[in-house]
Amino acid sequence: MRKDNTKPSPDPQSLAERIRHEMDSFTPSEKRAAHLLLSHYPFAGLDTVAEFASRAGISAPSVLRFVTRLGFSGFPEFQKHLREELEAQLLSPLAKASPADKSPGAPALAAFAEAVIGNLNATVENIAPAEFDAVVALLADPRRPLHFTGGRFTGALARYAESHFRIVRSHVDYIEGQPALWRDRMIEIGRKDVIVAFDIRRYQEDVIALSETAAKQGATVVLLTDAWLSPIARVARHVLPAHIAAPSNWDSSAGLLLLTEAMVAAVTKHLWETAKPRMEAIERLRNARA
Amino acid sequence: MRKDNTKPSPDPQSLAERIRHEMDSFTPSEKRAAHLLLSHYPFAGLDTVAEFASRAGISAPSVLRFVTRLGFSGFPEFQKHLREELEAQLLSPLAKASPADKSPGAPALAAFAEAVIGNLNATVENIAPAEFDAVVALLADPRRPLHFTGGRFTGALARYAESHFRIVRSHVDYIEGQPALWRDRMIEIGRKDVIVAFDIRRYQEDVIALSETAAKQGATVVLLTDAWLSPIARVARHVLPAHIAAPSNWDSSAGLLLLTEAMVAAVTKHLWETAKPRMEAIERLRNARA
DNA sequence: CCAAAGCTGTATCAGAAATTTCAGAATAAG
DNA sequence: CTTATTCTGAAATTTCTGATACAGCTTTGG
Repeated sequence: MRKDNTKPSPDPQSLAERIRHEMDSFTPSEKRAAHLLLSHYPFAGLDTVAEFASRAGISAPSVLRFVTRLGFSGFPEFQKHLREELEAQLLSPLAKASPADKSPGAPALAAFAEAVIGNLNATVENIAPAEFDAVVALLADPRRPLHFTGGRFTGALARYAESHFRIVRSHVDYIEGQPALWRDRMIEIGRKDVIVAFDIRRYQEDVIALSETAAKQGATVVLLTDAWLSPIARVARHVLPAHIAAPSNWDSSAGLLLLTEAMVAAVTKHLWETAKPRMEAIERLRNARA
Repeated sequence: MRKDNTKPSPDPQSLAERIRHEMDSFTPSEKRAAHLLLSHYPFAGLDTVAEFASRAGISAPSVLRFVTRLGFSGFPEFQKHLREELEAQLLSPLAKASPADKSPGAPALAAFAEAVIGNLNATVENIAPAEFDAVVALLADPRRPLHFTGGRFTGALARYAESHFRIVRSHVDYIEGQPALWRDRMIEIGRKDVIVAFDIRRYQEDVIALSETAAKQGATVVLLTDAWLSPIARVARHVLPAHIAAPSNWDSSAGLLLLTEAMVAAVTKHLWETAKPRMEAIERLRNARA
């Protein structure tokens, strides 16, 4: 009772679902292949044909017939599909759905905190001390103007950094990510300037463009990013990666904030001789205004 | 608390982290390979050598040299490692709750992180679960417009919150702290509106004024503040205090960020039915632009 | 500015992997 | 019980991938 594979099947759904759906129409050995694949989906399919066949307890040709039956032209194409499906699911925040699981309220907060703390530990452990020190020394050099920038979400962190550094030293500003807003300012950027860019995954084109342009002008680029590294890393002189995984559809920026605050603290200490009178003066100005 | 800094850490960590550590010692083409791999980790490594080389803009032999340099006997072994790592990571998303044993060389950063982590724990312990839940329910009510605001430094956090909530639901905005900028908008604020104010010590006059005015108009005020409580607490319906002490001249906002992110996560989950299509639509718009 | 060392790509090869062939085994029908 | 049909796996075949040798190029050090 072989069915002709009339279904062109535009196939927005997962391959796994389709296999489950068509399970009835499979031959015995095809079923063994299907069960193996579904039981370790999709990793079982990423091995070689021989390995897959052996683990399923069938022969290689049966595996080939199986993937052909699913509509693929060959095993490599089948594997490619699995990889792409996996990548899409892993990268898209939408796919991290995780519907109904956790109990509400405080446990959620506590679980979230636990994950964030894990991130902070991992972040600290993976920062090269020399790299951190070098960045601090760079940011503490009063002759080098500092420019902070960031993306959709990380822009807020860049602002946070800027608002602190602004108190401690001079020549500090924030650059909006949109190219129209910074294009003409680039003429001012040169060897002595330092760009501090915040960029995490879903890396943002305009921030990348800004950093690359600045680097081309000779500026020193410092990058705060996630553990997978923004493309900006290619042009960055210093890279500080943070762990950002969280039990949520969103990533956590706590690691980036930690690094930012630690930098602020270290630079403040470093520049204390000049920072102290400066901070006092700012204080006086604020009070005078009120 | 035993620390063992003698070992260069055989291989408990992710390959990605090791690559990042050794990045400096790579040759130019090895760096291109490394960057490609890290930017699409680990999927870029699951293709064939030729594909990988082409995407990295280098030759196949360079890729081979790269994986050899990482300590693998060949490309297949390298791929096998990636698959196993991926599978392990996918099966236990939060398996990385590693206990803290601090890195040897960065005492400043490590000490800072320790203090921040202490703050986070203290923050979580001192939040009344019911209060957190109530805030989440409030922020997840689509009929209630949300307005975020904050002070000199906390303004960045308010922006961070706003940029996330804006994705998840509608009627979300950010209000600048300066009275001149919000005075006339207050006419619009009424019983149904929710003000989420960020304010920590050196409590800022204009944020206080804004919150009091809004409260007088009948708006519901949610306050994120430090453990000593901003004066806004007097008019706030809900107060979420965070610990902010840090070994620095500055306070740490990590606790506030934690609360913010936890709120975003909880509200996203709460509104998932409507948030999902909304996020997908936003995604489409963003892609369309490019 | 020159020489040595190191890096990188082209061309090539060996080997492994996927695929096809075909004969035998299992199954179902008559 | 026989026969037709389908299914399956061993072995042969083909394709393609990963690996290597070598020569040109770039960078580094004197």
